[in-house]
Amino acid sequence: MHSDSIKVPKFTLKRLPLYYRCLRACLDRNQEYVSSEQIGKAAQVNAVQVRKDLALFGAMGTPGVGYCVADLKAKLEEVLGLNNVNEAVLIGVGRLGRAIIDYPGFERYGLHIVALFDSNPELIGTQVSGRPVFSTQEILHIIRRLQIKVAIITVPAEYAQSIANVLVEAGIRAIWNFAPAVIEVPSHVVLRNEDLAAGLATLFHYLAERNE
Amino acid sequence: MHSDSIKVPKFTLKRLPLYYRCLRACLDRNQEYVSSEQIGKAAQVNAVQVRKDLALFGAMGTPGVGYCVADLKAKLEEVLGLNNVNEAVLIGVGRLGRAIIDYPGFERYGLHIVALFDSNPELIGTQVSGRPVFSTQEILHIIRRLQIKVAIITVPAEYAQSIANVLVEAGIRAIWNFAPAVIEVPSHVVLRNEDLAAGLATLFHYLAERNE
DNA sequence: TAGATTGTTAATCGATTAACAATC
DNA sequence: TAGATTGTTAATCGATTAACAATC
Repeated sequence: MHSDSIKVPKFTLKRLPLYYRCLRACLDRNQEYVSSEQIGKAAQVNAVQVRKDLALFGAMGTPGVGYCVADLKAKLEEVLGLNNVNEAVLIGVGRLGRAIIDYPGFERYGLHIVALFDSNPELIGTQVSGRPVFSTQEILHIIRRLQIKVAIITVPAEYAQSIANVLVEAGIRAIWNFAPAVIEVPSHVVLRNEDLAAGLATLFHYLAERNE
Repeated sequence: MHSDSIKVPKFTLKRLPLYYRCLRACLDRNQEYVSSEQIGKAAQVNAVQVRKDLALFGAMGTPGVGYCVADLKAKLEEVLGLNNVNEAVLIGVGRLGRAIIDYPGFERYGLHIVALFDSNPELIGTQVSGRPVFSTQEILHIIRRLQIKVAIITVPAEYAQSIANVLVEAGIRAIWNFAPAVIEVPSHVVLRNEDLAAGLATLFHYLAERNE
């Protein structure tokens, strides 16, 4: 049931969420049509690039007018798979974990976090933002029973790899690692190592450039 | 005093932090030498790519042996400017803000968050993780006095743009926006719109691909 | 019609990969 | 010496930009 007959290039895929955000903002303003120029400005991308990206899955723009916001938004939701629900678990209910649980946008992207895990006895058995917290001892058992395929790691760096190992054993197919540590998994598991600090390098670089 | 005689390509710059992370891990294991193969595996990048990236700023590898971990780490710190201290403020002391204040790695990257701002009267005047919280009313005044150039936005989406406007007025030169909203700033200000949910699109895409 | 903006082709640019000699 | 791994050149690949006719 995947609408993946369309092969979306890697870089286009990274830009689409930015376009989507812009469309949501347009809708909030009751704007009916939007130009590639405007989308590009919001996404910090060239307008031609925007049109080309959109053309990949049957662009529906009107010359002289632009794109119908509602139509384009619906189309993007389809391509990005925002209508598919993916259940996920999150391991590590610290500050970062809590921030992610409540980050507005994850739910919107179809990511339902259904269970949390932590090693802190004070948290186990409680609810955080409406989700039950289980012991990390139970990861294997619970994930297998619930047949969850996506996991988010927000534990301290030193535990990230061993948690990942357990997750893989439990049958997890995709891991999103926010812990500030490099982890490795077997090739059949999709891994995304998110490094929040990495963006800093880019930011500082451009800042230094502007000051020259 | 910028060592920017070396022009680092955009994509290389994005990979360097990942290499750096790997080097730190090697050092923790007391590993003396590391191969481009190993770095590449950790960073999910081709080994040739790694060597080419490193060669850009005078590679120091030894054929048949690899790179000296300590030397390479020091070199990367120089290129990434991790030794320069950048003072910053953070606006929005919610879950996300707190997570970022304490995220291990920001300090390591030379980002010192020196002041916080929030509109919640209960927080104003208190300290969070050792930083004073000021009223958002005082942004203009305080940033100008402290001559801060970098700001991190972690307020709810609907306030992001108006906060950004004030920051620009206060003389901020670089904005790192974690609020789930697109914001726009004058061209003399460096802007990075971070979309935590954007990574999800990539993750789901690969996941769907594997399942075909 | 005139102005705006799209869709697309061709040209450019830069990133990635392949191949291999050089070196420890 | 044999094996491992680097550094670099050349070839490929894909992304970005420029140009412009087509369309509303």
